[in-house]
Amino acid sequence: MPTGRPRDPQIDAAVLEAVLGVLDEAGYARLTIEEVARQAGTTKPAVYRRWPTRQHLALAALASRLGDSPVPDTGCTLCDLGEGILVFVAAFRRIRPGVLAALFADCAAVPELRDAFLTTLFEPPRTAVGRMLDRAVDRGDLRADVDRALVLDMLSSLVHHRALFGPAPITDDDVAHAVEALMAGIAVDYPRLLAHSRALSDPHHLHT
Amino acid sequence: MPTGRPRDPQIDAAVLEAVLGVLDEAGYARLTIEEVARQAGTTKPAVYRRWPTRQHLALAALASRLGDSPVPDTGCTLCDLGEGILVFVAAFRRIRPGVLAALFADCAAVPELRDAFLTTLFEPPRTAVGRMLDRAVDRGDLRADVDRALVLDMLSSLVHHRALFGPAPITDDDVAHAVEALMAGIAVDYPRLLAHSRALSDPHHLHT
Amino acid sequence: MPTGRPRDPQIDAAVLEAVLGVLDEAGYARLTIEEVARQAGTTKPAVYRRWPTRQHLALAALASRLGDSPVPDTGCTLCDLGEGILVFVAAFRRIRPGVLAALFADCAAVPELRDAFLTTLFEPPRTAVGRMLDRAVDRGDLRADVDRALVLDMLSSLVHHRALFGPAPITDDDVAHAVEALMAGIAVDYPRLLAHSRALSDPHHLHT
Amino acid sequence: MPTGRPRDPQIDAAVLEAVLGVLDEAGYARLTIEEVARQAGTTKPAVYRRWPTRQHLALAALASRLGDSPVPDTGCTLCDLGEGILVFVAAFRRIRPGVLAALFADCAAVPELRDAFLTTLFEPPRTAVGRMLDRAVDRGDLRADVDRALVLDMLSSLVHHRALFGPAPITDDDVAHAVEALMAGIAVDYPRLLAHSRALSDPHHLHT
DNA sequence: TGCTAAGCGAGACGGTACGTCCCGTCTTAAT
DNA sequence: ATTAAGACGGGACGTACCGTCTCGCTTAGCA
Repeated sequence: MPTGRPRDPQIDAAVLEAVLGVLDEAGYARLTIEEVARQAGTTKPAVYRRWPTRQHLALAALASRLGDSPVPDTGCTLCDLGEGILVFVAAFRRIRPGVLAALFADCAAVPELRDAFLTTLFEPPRTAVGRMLDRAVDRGDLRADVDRALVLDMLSSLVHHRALFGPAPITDDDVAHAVEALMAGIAVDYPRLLAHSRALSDPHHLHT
Repeated sequence: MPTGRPRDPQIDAAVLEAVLGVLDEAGYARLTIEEVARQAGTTKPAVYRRWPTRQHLALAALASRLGDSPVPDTGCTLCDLGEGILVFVAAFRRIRPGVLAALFADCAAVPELRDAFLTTLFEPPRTAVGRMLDRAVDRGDLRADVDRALVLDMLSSLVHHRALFGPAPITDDDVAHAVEALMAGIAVDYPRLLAHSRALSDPHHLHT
Repeated sequence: MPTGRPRDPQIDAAVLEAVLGVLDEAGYARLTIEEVARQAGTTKPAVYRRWPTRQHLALAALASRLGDSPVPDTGCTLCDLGEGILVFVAAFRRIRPGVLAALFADCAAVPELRDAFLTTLFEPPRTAVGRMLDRAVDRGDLRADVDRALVLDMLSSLVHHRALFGPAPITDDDVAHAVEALMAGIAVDYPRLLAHSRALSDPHHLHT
Repeated sequence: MPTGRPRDPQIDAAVLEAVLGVLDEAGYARLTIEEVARQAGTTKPAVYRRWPTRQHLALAALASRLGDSPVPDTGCTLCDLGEGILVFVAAFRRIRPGVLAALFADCAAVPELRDAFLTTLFEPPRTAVGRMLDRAVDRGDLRADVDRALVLDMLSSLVHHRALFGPAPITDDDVAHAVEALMAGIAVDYPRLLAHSRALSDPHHLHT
């Protein structure tokens, strides 16, 4: 049972907010405990008591921003995949370019941090899209022998790659094209899927 | 016409070697000019004369490691793509995980560095694979209306993603699967390509 | 009321010791903050926090070596002068030749440092011998009209000169001879002083 | 027989002049080969070809300034000593305070430089005054058993000490007082000397 | 109510690495 | 062979900021 003076919860919130402010305005390289403490109106030891390193701090702050992604389930495999991917594309767009790469690089060497990074920031949308693929297999839209993990990687890596290294984040059209090209290779009956998608969403933007 | 004492080329080599040593053993975060100079048996000013920042230094060192990739051209589209990608997969495998991400994050904000990074480290294999796609279109293996840039992104991002964030670098089998799934969606006559590939390489490892 | 982490007194001592080590073994020209920090097992900022310049550092270290000189007071003017001078001669002998000259040269241009040098290193023995001269006047051993400051300069400059520029530091005999020659010119009754001195100290070494 | 392009003697002169300029205006600590070369309108290698070190350079420059001191010989021991000392006092007054001390400190560790320093800068006036003392002994003005080297040291050290460490260089009156106090202790018949001196120089300034 | 233990703001600490200055040397092309 | 010119290899500089520690005070829960 903890004795002594309890921690001031306002400091927790103020620090996380300050971290997001620094990351958005200056990037991960400028994320110093000293600056965070200053912007949060507190002191370095108060921060260090809560998060042992800059990495933990950044992870906690970014996790608090990227909330749960709603998973669309309309019955249209192509539509769901496209929309589902765009949901987490939108989430990543809210993080300043370079921040994720720098943070990951800083975490890569420490298994605990590496796992925390992946679990916190990369896993949720990946799981969501994975569930869509499962449903597509169940519906008979997708060949059952496809390596779902690989397909997930191909889709998410495209998003991440363009977010991290591209001249610009991926566009909605690019997502649609990519989904279509990939699905054409692994769907049971791609023309039917496409027709279904068009019937549902025309004159929506999500088609070739 | 350059006058004055010429630069000692041994120092150039020793510094680049020291940089690779530090990157391999300790990662980009531990790459300090002071440590590099110490390991190279020289001093900081000698390093600063050659490369103005840590970023330039790391770029030069990594570029010296990733030599030119030979582009296979056997006439078999599937084989060439698979082998060509594996060539630069192998190159990236020689770089400690996290190093590229950290370096890119450090370069992202400065256009000159960002361009240097992409040109030096990402462009060459991308160009090589792009040429393969062009040849495939010329041969009539690939539909002419595909967005080659997007296909390139899908392939290279998969490699990079697994190199950067994956629990392990991508395997040869995964590359083969990915190429096949993707080509199935965008080839003019995929079964013919597959048959050709098998005829050539059976009992090679590069097939489903 | 001082707040913050208190300074580690062991570092103070280690640094001063390291300074004396460098001065003794290599001289003032080799006294660099970096080397001192290295030998003291600490770092440059820790040194700079304590002493702002190399000059302050050297002054502090030398002052810590030259402790207070006890002032003899036996009633014998000749003996006291001779012994009193030898006390600080001995002190200067503990400093490597050239160190004082170089340090002073470095301090000469800055009044604060110049005063600190003189006050710390030259003043104490000078004051002590000055008190002896006062007592000698009080006792009627010395003519009251002599310029005490000039006499002090003649004695101390002899010591310093030989310490700084001589082929060897001044000897005890030289001190005795110099005191006798000078006192012969300014004493009220020199033969009496000499007789008194011999009566006291025979067969001591302090006589012609 | 020297072949090749002959050395430009104007560079020798320009360099020495530049050295004196730097020493007078900035002191020994600021005497760098680079600055000397710049002020002399030449380059560093041209300086290094002529004088191997900064010490040699400073010695040569100062020696070129301190010309031969004329030795007065009027027959009046007190007058000659006083005037003779003032001659080299005047010479030292032309050198910025601290320069000699710093230079000596820099030379002290190398026997060759140390000897060059003493021979070039300190010996000439000392020899001159030494000759005066010899004449005084010959004339019967001075006791033959005095240690001439010690007397020389007492006089010259007084001058040097005040030049180096005093709040002001020694005054003419101080020199007179010091000579008189010292001679009173070692002359054969001091009152006679004093009378002779006054007879010659009254109402000159050189007496008590 | 008084004691104890932990959190708090404040700020100096020990230390790493920085980027720069200027040293004395070396190389080149021309004289 | 010496010259002017200028870049080189290198030692040391003084600084910025890191993450840690110590302080004196404040704030609860336990006795």
